[in-house]
Amino acid sequence: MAKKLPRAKPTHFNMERFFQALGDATRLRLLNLMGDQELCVCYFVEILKQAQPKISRHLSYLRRAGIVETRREGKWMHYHITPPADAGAAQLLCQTLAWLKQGRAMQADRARLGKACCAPAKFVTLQSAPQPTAVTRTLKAR
Amino acid sequence: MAKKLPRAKPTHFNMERFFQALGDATRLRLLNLMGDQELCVCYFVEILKQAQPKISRHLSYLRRAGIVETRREGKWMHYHITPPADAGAAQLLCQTLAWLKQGRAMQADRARLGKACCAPAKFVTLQSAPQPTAVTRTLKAR
DNA sequence: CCAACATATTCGTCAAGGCGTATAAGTAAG
DNA sequence: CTTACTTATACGCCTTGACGAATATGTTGG
Repeated sequence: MAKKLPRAKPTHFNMERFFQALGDATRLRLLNLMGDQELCVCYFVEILKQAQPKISRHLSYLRRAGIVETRREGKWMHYHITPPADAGAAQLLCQTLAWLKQGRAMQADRARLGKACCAPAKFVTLQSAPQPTAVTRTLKAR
Repeated sequence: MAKKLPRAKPTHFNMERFFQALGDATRLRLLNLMGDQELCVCYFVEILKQAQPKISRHLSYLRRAGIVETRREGKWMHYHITPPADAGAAQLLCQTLAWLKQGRAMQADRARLGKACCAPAKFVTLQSAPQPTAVTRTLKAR
């Protein structure tokens, strides 16, 4: 009576895939924005000022690599970082996120996200978007 | 009267390039074999059982990414890991190497390298190859 | 069901990379 | 200089992935 598996998981973690997922500036910006909270796609589109299909594709890539997970809430899809199956990768990801925080461009992204969260009504694309919420099970908690 | 620069270095570290360099199984195996010692190309060829041009190309890629450096000794070219210009990247690389050590396949590679070093004469391709030597300035030393 | 909205996927195009093969470049020895 | 040896690069072929544009999917409300 096995429950329906939520997602087909590979038998063992794929290092190549993991690093390849981190080898793109847009994806690193997405991860930096997520940090320890949950964001819906429209926020990424607004903050990064990039086309929605492009954002969705990169998020999809991150999900295939086992770095992020999704939660649906009505029309909105929330993305949050999840610890990879492999412990070493999880630690590496955690450290990478800390590294990203130090970057100027990354800090600017986060600052703009802060603004958007405080006054989403000011952004046309965020009129009715749900506010980001902290993720209960953060990366560091593991 | 500037001295001839040994290598054109980018003004600031390239994160994308760094992760992309780690996003390939062959390159991870090469890094794992290097560890804290210096190896010449013929060892990589012998241990990984792969074509020499392929090995050289991957080593070249790692060098472009600022992860390894070379030292020439007569006909032989020695490769060793070098701490990336960016401190965060250096730390990440160090942790990645530690992670690699845990892998079964990686341990097997290192075991074969150990054998080859003890009796290089037994390997046709290593007849006169110089023995690997420990790198004075290791990654962890920084 | 239909319309509006948020997100995902598809398609065509293009550049980057990986590989095998062949060949070039650098070095030591005769 | 010529040869042998070690390593690097060039070439052609193929796959992957990034992009913009268009379109499909999924959800809510009327």
